[in-house]
Amino acid sequence: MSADRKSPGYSRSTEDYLKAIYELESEGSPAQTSAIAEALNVAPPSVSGMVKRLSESGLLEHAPYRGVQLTRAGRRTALKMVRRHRILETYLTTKLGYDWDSVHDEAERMEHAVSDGLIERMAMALGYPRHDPHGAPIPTKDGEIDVQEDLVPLIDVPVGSMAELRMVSDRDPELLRFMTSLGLRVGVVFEVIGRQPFKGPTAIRLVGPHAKERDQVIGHELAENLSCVVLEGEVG
Amino acid sequence: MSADRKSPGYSRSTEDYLKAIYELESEGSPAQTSAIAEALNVAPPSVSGMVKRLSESGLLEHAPYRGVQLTRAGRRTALKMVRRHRILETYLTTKLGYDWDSVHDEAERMEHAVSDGLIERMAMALGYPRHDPHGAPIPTKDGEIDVQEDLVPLIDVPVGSMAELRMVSDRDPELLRFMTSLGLRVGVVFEVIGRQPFKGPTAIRLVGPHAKERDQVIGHELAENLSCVVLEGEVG
DNA sequence: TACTAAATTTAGGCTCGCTTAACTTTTTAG
DNA sequence: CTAAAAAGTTAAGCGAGCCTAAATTTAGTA
Repeated sequence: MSADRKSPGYSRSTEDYLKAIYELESEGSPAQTSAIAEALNVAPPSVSGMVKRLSESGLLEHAPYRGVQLTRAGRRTALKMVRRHRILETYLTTKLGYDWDSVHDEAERMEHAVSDGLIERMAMALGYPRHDPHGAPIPTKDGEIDVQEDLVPLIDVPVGSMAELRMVSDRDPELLRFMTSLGLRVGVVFEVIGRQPFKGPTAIRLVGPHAKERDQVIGHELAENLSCVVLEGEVG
Repeated sequence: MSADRKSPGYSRSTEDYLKAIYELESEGSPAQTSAIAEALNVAPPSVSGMVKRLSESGLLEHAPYRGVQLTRAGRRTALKMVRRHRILETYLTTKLGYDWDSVHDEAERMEHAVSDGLIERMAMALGYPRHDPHGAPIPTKDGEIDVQEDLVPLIDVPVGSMAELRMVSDRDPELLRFMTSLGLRVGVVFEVIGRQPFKGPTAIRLVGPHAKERDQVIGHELAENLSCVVLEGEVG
């Protein structure tokens, strides 16, 4: 039955590099050495070395001094890691009572250890979810992922618009806890009622019986991190 | 809350060595280099090298040419790994539909990746089980483990006795699948109705509506691996 | 266009954990 | 009791992945 050899068997580091490069690429532009180094918390020369090995393995293309791009094979593995990460996060919150601010680190370690079969069993137990607890889309088993069109950061949602919070990075637990304390979670609908210039705060009014406070003031940095869809009102 | 740094942070190899040494020690006698090497599938000199590092870290005592013994600290970590392994196996079978023959490898990889907190959540979700799916006792969080007194291999259960199957190693999936096909699982009660000499088979009669066949013939090697309690009859 | 600052790569070196080959100690058999 | 076999250790070395320091390329600006 489950001939489930953890497949090609890339190293933990390889998997981390591919996932990080994928995530940098999806923010547009080829991934730069320094950006990869920062994402993985290693020194830039470590990246140069690893990039050489990865491109020799056919997982990415390296234009020296110019950055790297995943090959088809590299992207496939990267998306597998993204799928694992997001399924794991969803499983931990849904089935084991984790809060959304504490799943990232756990998933980050587990994603390298579990088999494809376990991920599929978890996905099945969850009813094949499309999004993780932070609203990020979960790639399918064959590496297809929803492109999240028309998602804009809250800082770019025009004053006067209605919007829905759709996604937030899973990387900063403090930010996520703070969001919880404001009653901000994925799916929340609100109106943008004001914004101060010079990186000032955005004021929003939550719709429905969501939080203790219907009106909230969102600082610039937080607002940058909240991906929303504009529901109505003049779109910026 | 969960200040859950995966604690002292030993390497995957260190954890494997400690667990393997613990398991060898619990079969009596100090663990020998060659036995460790075989358990971990490495060459003997690799063990000598690692043993030096581990004893320098205070995790074990090394009497050169004589074998090693875990220190208190080494045993604590080993028992933590055993707990992780067995909780994971129990979780995978109980909550995710794994068969008892396919959990070992998965748990073997995951035990190095999960946090203490996740293990405790799983244990809680399972109602703090005392035994894993193969009947092996699960150490508590503080490293206490039931000593399984009066467990004898089926080969030593006298003909004419009633006995209960209590434990089987999780290491051989084929053996476990074969047991399933015979209707043999932990908790099954049977009478030993015959045994041939010269490593011949043991015949047993299952009690209750357990298997298709009430009478089974168990080969020598399988019978060596089945740990039982004798319920009545002359004890060997 | 030339020069400096920033980004990147190369050079050299480290640790961990593994290997094989050679040597030493212990055990066992005659 | 000794010699051969078995078990264990030491020696030498490899690859992965990391580091710092030095050299190189690119980019930006005077």
